Amino acid sequence: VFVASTLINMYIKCGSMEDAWGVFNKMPTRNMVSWTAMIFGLVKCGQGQKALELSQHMLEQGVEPDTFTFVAVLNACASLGSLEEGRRAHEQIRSREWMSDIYICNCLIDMFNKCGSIEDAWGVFDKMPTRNAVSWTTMIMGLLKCRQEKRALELSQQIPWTTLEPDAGIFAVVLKACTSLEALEEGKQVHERIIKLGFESDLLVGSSLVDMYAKCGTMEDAWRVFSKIPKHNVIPWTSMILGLVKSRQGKKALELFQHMQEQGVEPDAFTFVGVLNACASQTSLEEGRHIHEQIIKRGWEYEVFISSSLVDMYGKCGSIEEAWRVFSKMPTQNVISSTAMIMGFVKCGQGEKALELFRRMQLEEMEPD
RNA sequence: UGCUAAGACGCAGGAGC
Repeated sequence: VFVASTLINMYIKCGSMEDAWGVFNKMPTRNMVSWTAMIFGLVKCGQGQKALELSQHMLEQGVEPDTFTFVAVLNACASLGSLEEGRRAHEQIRSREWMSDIYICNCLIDMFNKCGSIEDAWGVFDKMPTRNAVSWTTMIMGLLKCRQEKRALELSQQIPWTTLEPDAGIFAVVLKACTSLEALEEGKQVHERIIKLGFESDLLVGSSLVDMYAKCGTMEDAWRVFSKIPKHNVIPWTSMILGLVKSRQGKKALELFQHMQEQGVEPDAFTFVGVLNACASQTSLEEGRHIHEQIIKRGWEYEVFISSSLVDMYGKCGSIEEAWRVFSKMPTQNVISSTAMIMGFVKCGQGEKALELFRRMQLEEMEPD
């Protein structure tokens, strides 16, 4: 049983659910670990419903679940966004008196967040006898996701730093809370703590700091942290590029993009959106076309965010024909791309076409905002 | 009483006005 359970786990980690099933089905006896491993596997490959069914099946077979099993079940509920299933699992957990388990509580908070019930999440968080870094991170993240930024920042300020073992994740989310309100002062205090605890050059924490400073418009601070991150990936580069655009330094943003590529860092879709913003802000049509070519080369022309940015860029650079060429070929147009297109028409004095597109938008039941 | 097999939670960058 131990060997088979390990095999199941290995197949799941390698992404082969079929092989895992093969082993599971051939097992003469299965224990809680083998069932739990399978439930996790189903959740990981997006089969939340099947995962719940399997856990039901497990109970029917008289196999007693443990806390690991319920972590898997809660993950399944979260992936389905099913508050009803989640509450049912919560009930079972209470009746088994597992509410003192920190993993269980953390998963409950995360599940309730993902099922859209921040108050259920709060109910769990508030009653926890002890909380760790994950508990705080998960709760603050939940508040941020449902746009309660102020509450998130207030909660961040209640973190018991002296008794908590911090990790990169908690710093990342606290900085995100500061960023969401452009609370630079609070952010700088967190930064001091980060330096004191030696997390500044951590990729995750450093990137969060760069992004915070970039969004708050203090590019000197962003630079300072950026240069201290030893192994940059594309994320902090993108934050820097967007920060420069936001601070009206589009030219520098384009230079930085150039520099990034010279360093052998591959841009991704996020980066291109930033770079297109830079071109738009500079109205540099030539540069924009050049970027467009690079996007085509990668086959990303019709990713929603990219197409909208292309439409916006061409519109702002006054090349309405090229804007239209991209817009008309978009697989799915939305309010944002349509608005960008309308603005383009307006900018070049084609008000009639703008109105025509507006009418067509409504015919296609696109809700204007 | 202790040790001994297998499965566990959260976290960084993006489009129009």
